[in-house]
Amino acid sequence: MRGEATVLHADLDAFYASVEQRDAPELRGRPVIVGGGVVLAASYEAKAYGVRTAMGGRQARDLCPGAVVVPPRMEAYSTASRAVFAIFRDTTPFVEGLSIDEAFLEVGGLRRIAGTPEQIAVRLRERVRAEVGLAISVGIARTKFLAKVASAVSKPDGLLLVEPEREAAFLLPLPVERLWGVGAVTAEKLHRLGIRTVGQLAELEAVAAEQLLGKAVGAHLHALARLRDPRPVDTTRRRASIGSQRALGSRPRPPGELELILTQIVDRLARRLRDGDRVCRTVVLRLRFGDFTKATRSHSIHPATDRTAVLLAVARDLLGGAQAEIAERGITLIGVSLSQLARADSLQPELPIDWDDDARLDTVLDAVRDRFGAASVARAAHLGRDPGWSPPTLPEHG
DNA sequence: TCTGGGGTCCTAGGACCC
DNA sequence: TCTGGGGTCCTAGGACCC
Repeated sequence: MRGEATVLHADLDAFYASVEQRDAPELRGRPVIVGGGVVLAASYEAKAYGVRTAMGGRQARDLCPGAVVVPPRMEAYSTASRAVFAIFRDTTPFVEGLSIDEAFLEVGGLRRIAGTPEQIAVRLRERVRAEVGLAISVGIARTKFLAKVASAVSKPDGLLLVEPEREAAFLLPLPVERLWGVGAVTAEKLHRLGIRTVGQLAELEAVAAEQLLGKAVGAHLHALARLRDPRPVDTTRRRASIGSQRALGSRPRPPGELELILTQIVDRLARRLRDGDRVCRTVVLRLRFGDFTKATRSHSIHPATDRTAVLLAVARDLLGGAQAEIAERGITLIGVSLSQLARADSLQPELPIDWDDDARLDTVLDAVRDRFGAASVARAAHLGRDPGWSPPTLPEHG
């Protein structure tokens, strides 16, 4: 017994473009592109002309001159997403969100109350159509991976159940690019060995796949190709990082302007952090230079924080360290990620600091040195005397 | 063809501690 | 005193996904 097909993968079709067509009847049946400089989403009518997500706007308009190009309305997409996720959670308590427009649902054990997985999926699709006005495709299978492939194959507006005994016949003939985790680089490595289908990858020994693709990736993809995917639907997953970035075009930017953009980005992220009752341990500065090569600079802080001023000071430090390289090579993108997130209530008890009291300050700095080393003292002292900067709090010592 | 913005996971070397 | 192994954290880079 290999288990039953009780995992649903539900995935909204051409999500952003479908929301635009829902809200503007004159767009229905017409090719719609969401985004300007780059395609964020394309309706099926536009996809028929070869328009794809992440394609440059110019190329997309050349392929499909009749397309209506609309700017993104993130607020509308978020609202639609929340409504669809509410239906997911009304369907089963076991929901694992993957992104704004897709999720896994475990529906095993609901048979007596709600019917077979297929009946549940049919009702789910009807509800999303009726209550939110969007088409959603659903794949049903024994594992998450197979359910995801099934929903992709079923699109648009489809429903596909892969019975356990049909798994091999369904998966093995598909091109390796269908494997979740195979992108351009991995596909090319496999093609060089003449491996073009999932079945051909499955015929390889596991060690051969690991040698070719690296231990973790090789083992994982090889297992998927052999129909093994032990990952359960995980309802406890929480975001591990949040980030924001801005493309800058190619014209030169004075350092002051970069600092301003950095401040806006960090301010926005810190607010999101606090709204979600989270704190962060690591600040990552992302840069893309004039030649479009990328770099990251990161720094970890202790204790975790949600204070804008602290996060901004760290981000500015990182930017300062990269200033020479930026001046030399030019910069086309700046971004910040906050990672190593934790729940805010995991913060240790706090000790307020009076930065105007030098004796008190020195005591605190001694504590900082004991705990975190001299480099942290330098940073803390510098921050504490920076006008316009509000003090952080430190954990109680001992 | 000149390339957005939001994420996840893995690798690898070095520091540091036990 | 010397040597080694194991574990964890930090930093940087890269592949991949939607």
